[in-house]
Amino acid sequence: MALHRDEVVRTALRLLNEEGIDGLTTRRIARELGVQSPALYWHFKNKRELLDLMAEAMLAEALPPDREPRPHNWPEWIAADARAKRNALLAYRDGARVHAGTLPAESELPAVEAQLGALCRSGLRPRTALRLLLTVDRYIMGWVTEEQAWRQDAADRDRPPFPDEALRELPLLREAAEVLRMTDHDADFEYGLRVLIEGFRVEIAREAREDSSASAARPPDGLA
Amino acid sequence: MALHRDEVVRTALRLLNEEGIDGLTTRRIARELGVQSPALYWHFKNKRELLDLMAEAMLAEALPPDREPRPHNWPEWIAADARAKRNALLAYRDGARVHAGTLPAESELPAVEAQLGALCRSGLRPRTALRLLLTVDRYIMGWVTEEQAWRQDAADRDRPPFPDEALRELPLLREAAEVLRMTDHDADFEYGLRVLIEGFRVEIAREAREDSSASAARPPDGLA
DNA sequence: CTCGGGAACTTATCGGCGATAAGGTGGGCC
DNA sequence: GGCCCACCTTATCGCCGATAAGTTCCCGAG
Repeated sequence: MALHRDEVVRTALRLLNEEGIDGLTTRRIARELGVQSPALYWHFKNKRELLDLMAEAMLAEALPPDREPRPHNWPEWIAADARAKRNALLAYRDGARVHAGTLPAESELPAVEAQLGALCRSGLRPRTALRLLLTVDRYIMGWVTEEQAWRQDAADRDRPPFPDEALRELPLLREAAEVLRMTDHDADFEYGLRVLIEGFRVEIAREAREDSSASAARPPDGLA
Repeated sequence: MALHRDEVVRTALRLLNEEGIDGLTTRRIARELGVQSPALYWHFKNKRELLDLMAEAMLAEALPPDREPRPHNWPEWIAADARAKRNALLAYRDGARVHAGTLPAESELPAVEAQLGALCRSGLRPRTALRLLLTVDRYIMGWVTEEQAWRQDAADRDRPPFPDEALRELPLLREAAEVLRMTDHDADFEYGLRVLIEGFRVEIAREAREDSSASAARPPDGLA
C-alpha cells in the first residue's frame, strides 16, 4: 500500500519539532519517508494542503472534534478548551504559525454549533456566544505565536532577554520584570484568559439586563 | 548619497501592499529602487532586518514612540491605542505577519515604562499593568492576523465564505452568521476589546480589595 | 593636483526551495 | 497474456536569499 496521507502527516509533524517550520521542506520530509520529493505531490496538491492537514491533526489530538461540551458552567470548559488548545499548539515547534494560515473548514462547523448550543443553554445569545469563541481563539493564537517566537529566540541566542542594566532607569518595568521576561508563560497566559472570561461575564450580565428590560418588545438578537 | 535605509523601507512597505509578503522578494524591492538585489545587503544584514524595520516604521506612523499617555481614564486610551495599532497593521497587506516575527527592541522599553506609569497612577500594580498591555497586544495580533488572512482569502477566490446551505442544519450559527462570516470586522474587534477591558476592570477591583485588606502586612507586589 | 581608500554598487554564482512534466514499474483484473 | 492505473522516479524549471569578488566614483590628505 505504500505511503498514506496519515503517515506523511505524522512524519511531517515529527520533523516539525526537529527542524522548525523553516526547515520543514518537501525534500526533507520525503527523505525521512525514504522517497523522492515529487512523490508527495501524488498525495497532496501542494505544501499548503499538507500544512493544513498537519494543523488539523495537531488540534485533533487535544480537542477531538466530536467531543461534548458540558453545558453547565461555561467559564470552566471554555477555559479548559483554551488550555487544551494552547497545549496542542505548544506541543509542536512553530505550532501556532502552522495553524495560523488555515481557515476553518466546513467540516468543523458542527463542532462549533455544539459549543454554541452549550453556551446558549447557559443563557448567552448566539451572536455573543460565537464572539466569545472567536475572541478567546484569537487571544490564544496571538499568545502562542508570541510565546513560541520567544522560546525559539531564547533557544537560539544565549543572551538573556532584557538584562538588568537595560532596566536601570525603568523602575516599573523592573518591578514587573518576571512578566516582561516571560519567565512563567503558563501563569501569564492563565491571567489573560481569566481576564477575558471575567469580561464576558460582565458583558453577558449586561446583555441579560437589556434583554429582560426589552423582552416583550423585541425577541433576543433580532430574530423574529 | 544614493540609497538610504529609510528610502528602502518606504519602498518595501509600498510594495508590500501591491505584492503581499510572499511576493516581497529582495529582487523585487531592488528592481523597484532601480538597483540590483545584492545592493540591499550593503544596507541591511539580511531580509529579516529589513522586515523588522518595516514593522517598526508601520507602527511608528500610528503610535509615535514618544507619545504621552494621558493618565486619567486608562480604559479610554488603552482602547484608543489598541485601535490605532490595529489600524496601523491593517494599513499594509500582511501587516500582522510582518510584525509577528519581531521582538520588542530595548529602545521601545521607555515607551512601555511611560504607559506603565500612566496605568499605575490609575492605581494598577506594575505587574498587572504590564500584563494588561501584553494581553491586549496579543489579542490585537491574533485578531489582525486572522482578519488579514480572511480578507486576503476573500479577495483571492470569489466563493462566499460559508454559503447558506452549509448552515442549514446549524441554526445557532445561522443566527450568528454575520459574526461567522466576519462582515463587520470593526464591530467584532471592538466587542472583544471592550470585553478585555471590562475584564481588567474586574480584575483590578479584585486586586484593590486584596491590597486594602492586606496593606498593612505586605506592601504591594512583594517589593520591599 | 593626485592618488589612496572606502562607500556603494554590479556581476557572477551558490545551494536550496516548491512545483511540474514525463517516464518507469509492478500488481490486480479481464 | 496483456493492459491499466496507482505510485513513484528522474530531470528540470524558475525563483529565492545570500555571498564573493570586482568596479566605480567621490573626497580628503599630502
